[in-house]
Amino acid sequence: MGRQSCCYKQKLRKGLWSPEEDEKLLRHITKYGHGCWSSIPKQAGLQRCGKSCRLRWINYLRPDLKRGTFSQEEENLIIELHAVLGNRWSQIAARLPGRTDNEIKNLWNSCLKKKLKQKGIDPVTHKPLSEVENGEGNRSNKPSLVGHHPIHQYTSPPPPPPKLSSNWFNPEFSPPMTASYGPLYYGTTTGGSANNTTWGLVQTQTEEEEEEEEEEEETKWTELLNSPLLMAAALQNQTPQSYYNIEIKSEPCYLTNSSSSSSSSNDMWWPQTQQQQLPLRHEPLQNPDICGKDMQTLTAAAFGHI
DNA sequence: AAACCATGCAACCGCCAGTAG
DNA sequence: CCTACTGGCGGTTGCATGGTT
Repeated sequence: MGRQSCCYKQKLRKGLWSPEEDEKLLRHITKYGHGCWSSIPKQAGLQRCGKSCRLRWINYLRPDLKRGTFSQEEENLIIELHAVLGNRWSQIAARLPGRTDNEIKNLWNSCLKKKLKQKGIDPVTHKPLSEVENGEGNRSNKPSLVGHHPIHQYTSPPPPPPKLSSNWFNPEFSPPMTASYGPLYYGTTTGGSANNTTWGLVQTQTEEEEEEEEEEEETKWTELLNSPLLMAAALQNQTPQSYYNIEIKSEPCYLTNSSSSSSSSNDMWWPQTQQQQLPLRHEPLQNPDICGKDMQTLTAAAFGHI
């Protein structure tokens, strides 16, 4: 017998949230912060479980959510990050200000996976499908270097292969298959640092060298991945844009200084961990859809003038 | 106009790790 | 050390919507 859900025990409401519930939750968190999620429903007068409240807040009510469609730049970044982090949606989301893990996960499952497959790239390994299909046995004892593996296995952020460098999703573009660029194991040239890492093919190394480098690179990667600023800098030099040659839509207000006046009021209630993880915050609700507009009004009322 | 299908998205489920008692 | 509780995460489901037949 499986466990009953937390909602089952207490005959709690499930399913879509009504505007009234949203408002209750929003007002409560605005006023008191979220503190202990499990006690929020009671305090806010909601027939929901704490988990449900938390999810609703994180995925929908948070005033700093970006909403709207993903830009090409964001999509490429997600692909890049997925190649490094695998299905660690929350970690990926932490590097896309204003986007939730759920949103990114949905995008990946419904859209990006398909796009990659159309381009002949395996969405799991980020390698050409032909290589994945044919080459299973070739690297027998080595697990895939991409996705679902500890970060320390990666010596650098994953670039698209050189031959894929233009217009990743350009309908006219079709990637060359394996032969032209060989194995797509992401790596560095020796002596590379986070900032001057050269995307290239992995070099053959001895185990000792690998271990040493792993340690070194792990530190770099940890730093890089934990710092959106560093990541941004690294990406600016090395990233999808430069590789994919993608037209970047300008988003002038996308990143703001956390000390900006508009965000200062939010800092009062924003969970500290989130503040630390996302120093680069965007203005809330840049591109709200219609549904988002309602919430924008609500959140603006709730947060704009505390 | 109705039925069917595909897609996107919101929310739930179940597991896990951390922690307080 | 054990147990219960909580928050967080990734996988999955189910509904709403829009497009097609």
